Amino acid sequence: MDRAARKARLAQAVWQVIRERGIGAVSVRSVAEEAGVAVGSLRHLFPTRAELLEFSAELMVQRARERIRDIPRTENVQQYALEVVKHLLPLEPDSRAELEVNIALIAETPALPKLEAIRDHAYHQLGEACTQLVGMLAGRPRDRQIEEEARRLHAIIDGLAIHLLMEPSSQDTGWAVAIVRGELARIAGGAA
Amino acid sequence: MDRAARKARLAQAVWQVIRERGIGAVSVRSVAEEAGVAVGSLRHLFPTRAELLEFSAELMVQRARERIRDIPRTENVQQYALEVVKHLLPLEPDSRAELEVNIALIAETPALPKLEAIRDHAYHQLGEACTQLVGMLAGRPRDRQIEEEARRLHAIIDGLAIHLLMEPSSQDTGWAVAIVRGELARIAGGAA
DNA sequence: TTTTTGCTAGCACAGTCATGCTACTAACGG
DNA sequence: CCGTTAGTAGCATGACTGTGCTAGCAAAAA
Repeated sequence: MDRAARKARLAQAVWQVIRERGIGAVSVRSVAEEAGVAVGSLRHLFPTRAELLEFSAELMVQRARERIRDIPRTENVQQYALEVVKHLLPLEPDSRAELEVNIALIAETPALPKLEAIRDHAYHQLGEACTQLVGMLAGRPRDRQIEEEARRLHAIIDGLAIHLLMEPSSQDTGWAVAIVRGELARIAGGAA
Repeated sequence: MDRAARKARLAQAVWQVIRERGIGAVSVRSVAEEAGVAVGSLRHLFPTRAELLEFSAELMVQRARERIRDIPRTENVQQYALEVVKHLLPLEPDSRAELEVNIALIAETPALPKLEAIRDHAYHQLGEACTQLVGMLAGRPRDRQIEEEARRLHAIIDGLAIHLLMEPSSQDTGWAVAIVRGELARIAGGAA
């Protein structure tokens, strides 16, 4: 049963519409057309518009989570951490699109309360990941200072992500990576 | 002529609708009702929906700019800088609403291209403000390192802003201010 | 074979949308 | 006094919306 695949295909059509015409243009009709199916077919998988958007949001989070999880661990902790953070920033067209969609969905939260839970979950997972990263870098178990450093790293990541999104995608992105690299080095050696 | 005041009143109705029901619920009808005027009256001030949203966005940016500009300069540079940053974070209901509206407007950019210019302008102004702040803190003219520090500060501010928005507004916000304070102190004394 | 099931397709309805348009009121300049 | 102007109000139109509903179609199950 490739039901899941068909649902994923429709979710991708949702993302496409959001990126091209904004969240306001997402309707069962526009998404069905983008995916090349009839409205009836779409509504067989997603009876309501809300379910369509919720699934799309969840799938996006899941994809990102898997992408991060599949990064191979290298012996050099700093390099591994840098690789993880690079996958959290919108450096590639894919991850860029992901963030655009993410922001659009956050903006629609007042109209779709279930999105709030999805976003909160993703947010806390990312926070947890930052804490573990900082713990690995500092080479000691979690304590109060590590948690503050993690919050700070988390903020830098999200801030840089937004700034990268503002710049045209063609622009140089080295400055952002440089900041991250410096931050990671500071965390790794900074406690001393 | 209180034409400007009436336009501002309508812009506030736009923000209200965005916060309560999401950007998707913003229509000439919903805004007019929220403001307690007839659709025809609204359309006398703003002939099209796009003009209404563009004005609302610009007014919001302008309000924020004025709020920052009116912060009194204290002799202690670090304290002044902290005060500025605190006004850039969604710590009060007003600034919180501002950020919510901001995100919603960014999300609608694909549908309203003019919003992109407004947002870019605000973004660069904030970047410039960060550079000046860092320059003041470091006590030396602008150079490459100062610009990198400024970018980092800018990222931390925007990242923290988002994180504060995620937490319920009632939550403790001291941790965010603590991070900012540490960052400012590091910049001021850190070059050594 | 007949029946059930998963899916596709689309019609119909009631509602909302932006916007063009006219009509009405009131203030102000001549 | 009249004409002009700004503002208020609302009607009409054509398009788009989500969703309930029926109907067809093909494969699997009975």
